[in-house]
Amino acid sequence: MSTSFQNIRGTFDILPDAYTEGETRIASSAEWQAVESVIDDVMRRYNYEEIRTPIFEPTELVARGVGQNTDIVQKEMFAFERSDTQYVLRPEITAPVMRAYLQHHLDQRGGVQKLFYVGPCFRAEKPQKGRYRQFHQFGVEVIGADDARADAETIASMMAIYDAFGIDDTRLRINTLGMPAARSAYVSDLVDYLEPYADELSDTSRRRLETNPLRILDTKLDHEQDLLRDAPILTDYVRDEDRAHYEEVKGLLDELDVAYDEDPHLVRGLDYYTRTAFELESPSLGAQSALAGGGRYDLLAQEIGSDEPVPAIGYAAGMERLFLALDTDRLPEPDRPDVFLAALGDDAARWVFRTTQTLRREGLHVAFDMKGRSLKAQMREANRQDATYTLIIGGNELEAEAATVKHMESGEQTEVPFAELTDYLTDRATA
RNA sequence: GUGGGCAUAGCUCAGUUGGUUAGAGCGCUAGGUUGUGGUCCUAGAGGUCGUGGGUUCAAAUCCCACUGCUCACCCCA
Repeated sequence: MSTSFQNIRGTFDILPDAYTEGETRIASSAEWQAVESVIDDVMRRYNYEEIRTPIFEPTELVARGVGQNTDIVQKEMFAFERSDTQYVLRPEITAPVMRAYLQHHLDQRGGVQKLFYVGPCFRAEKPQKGRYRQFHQFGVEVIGADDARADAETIASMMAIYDAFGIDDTRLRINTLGMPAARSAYVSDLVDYLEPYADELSDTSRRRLETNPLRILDTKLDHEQDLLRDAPILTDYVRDEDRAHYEEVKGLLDELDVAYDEDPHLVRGLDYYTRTAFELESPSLGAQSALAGGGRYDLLAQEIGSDEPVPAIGYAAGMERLFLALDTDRLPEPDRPDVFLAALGDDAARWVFRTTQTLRREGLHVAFDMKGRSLKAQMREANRQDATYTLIIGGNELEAEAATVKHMESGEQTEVPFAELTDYLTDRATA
């Protein structure tokens, strides 16, 4: 069996069993479910409610939300046109959530809206380890609060997810980016500072001097880090009130026992971020070391058409990167059949087929063979599926109206009258 | 977009200086048990050796091109 088709570059299939793709293990569908259910549980404890938005949006929303001059908008959008309207597969979920918040007047529900999401995003980057063209993000958006407690709780909830998976070799970095005015004043001073050293900068850093000076702060080259030691510091340009807010956030994180490193060089890639910014990284991920990142985006609502400011903070995290950092042995075992029904002969096969339905209506996980195979093959199948019990039904059992019930692990067999079968199995299966 | 690496069975991989019918382990199917799985034994199915071209009496093996995958740069989750 084969086909000339294959999944599109940078995407992957999630199969019943895990498999490897390059250096990456693609988790099984059961593992994805298990991970999502842990995420759900943490979100519930932190009192977030789920929101689901479409996977495509008007290009304009993304361009305005994420920022016209970001890499995402300039070269990574999966865009298409239909009936003179421009669409994109969403590259992130914050702008869509804010769009939904404004569109449906969620502020009218009262209080602060604490939302979370899990779903696919699309970016036309060249794939590599931990980076896909269709990838999955989960995240939260807290909309309608500028209180520092919103910042601290958001960060704490993010850490709680990784705690729940026992991922502790991480580093949380935080910073404040201030408002755009502070940032642009800072950027121009930073460029002024660095330009005399242009000759000492790497090619990419010299290019960034034009395109994205803030990113130079992120450099991994030691001699560039040395250069930056005496560079102006963003925090010095930030308004007093923003700095005070930042101080408050740090104090609250301390109160919640959330450990962090202050990093005045931390910047974020999307335009909508203001004030608090943070990023969680893990050394176990390879080149794509960011597990999650987020921050405040108090200007986004107005950017996409709100007539009044809406303070908000959130983060986005990569599911694929979570899996890279994860020890899958810690995930719960997948569900297996309570009972496998094996049949000998046509009459028995008919009885088995009918009985699957009765047992399933009682809530049992029931498997059987539909290829008319030998009893031996059916037993093998029951074993492979790791069924707890196997029923053996042949002429003898039909005549006696009692099933042979085999407990697979112990190998013990007993006769159970058809009339008592449901009780017998439900008692033991749910135990 | 720019570089490096890789491409042989469903999976993981052998395959000698180019040489006859391309192999192993695992997995799959079946038999060893006229009605019994896991261990064991036996057998079987499954490959146009990524594609196209070239060199040669002869190519999985050498050369070229292409495609795909992968890792890294860039960027980000």
